[in-house]
Amino acid sequence: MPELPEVEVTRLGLRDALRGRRIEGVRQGKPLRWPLGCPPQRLHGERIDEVGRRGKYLLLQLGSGELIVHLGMSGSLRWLAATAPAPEPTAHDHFVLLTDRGELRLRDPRRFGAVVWHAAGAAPHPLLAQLGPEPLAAGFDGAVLHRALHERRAAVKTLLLDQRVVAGIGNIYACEALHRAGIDPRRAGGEISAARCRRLADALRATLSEAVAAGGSTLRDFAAADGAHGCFQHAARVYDRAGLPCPVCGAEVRRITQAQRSTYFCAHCQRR
DNA sequence: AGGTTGACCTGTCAGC
DNA sequence: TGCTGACAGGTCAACC
Repeated sequence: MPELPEVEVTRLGLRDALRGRRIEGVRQGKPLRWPLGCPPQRLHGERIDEVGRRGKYLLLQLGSGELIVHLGMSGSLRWLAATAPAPEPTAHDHFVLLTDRGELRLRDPRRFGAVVWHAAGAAPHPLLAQLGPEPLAAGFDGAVLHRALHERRAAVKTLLLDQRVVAGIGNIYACEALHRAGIDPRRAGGEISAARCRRLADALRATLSEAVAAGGSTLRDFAAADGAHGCFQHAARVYDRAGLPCPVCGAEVRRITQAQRSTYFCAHCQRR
């Protein structure tokens, strides 16, 4: 599920609640994608200084390191303030951080998500070391994208999903940005001109920031830290709309498979 | 080296 | 009411 906008919405919803909290305990359910990487007691007494994000990873900055959180396909984080009695954890709450003023729960039915400890001062964590540029940060533009796609023969849609090319893009926003830029998702990355890379970079930024403003996309079960659902899925122009009219030209939206993922596009608007 | 495929795990929905 | 198969927002290791 969660791509950059959903993780950013989660970050914005958690930051005020988590900053300054003292970790008092950890509860782990079934194993997640990767092990925590340290004894749970290692986290006791650590203070949460800041809540950051890199690509699709949420970063809890602690005094002596950071917790790298990934929501996988089905994960969401929920903050439960100690002011109200906490409901019983559900069968899918596989990681809980207990703090002095409440608890943070990771709910993740498919368990493709993870919480990973990374000590300060160590080499960059392998999960983060290879990530490409942040599309919403200053400095990301058509030229950066053009260099990343240069001479690549794989389809541009597939390359956008490669986190080394651009960090944080997933299936929804890759489809949406390509539609907005008028680019055929099947075209080889290396065939996209500099001018079209500029359009694509602009389309990525616009799509992602609009999605953040809308609270992200809730297709099945995404919820922000307060339990609210996003509404960007209603703004999607092609994603999950196979057979429906393209909102721009009225042609039927098509669904194809690329690298074993569904791609939605309008063959009329996206011809180059 | 770059590109493609299978595997991981669970839930949901369509079709019979 | 089952049962089965397809599919789902992601990523990695193992292949050509």
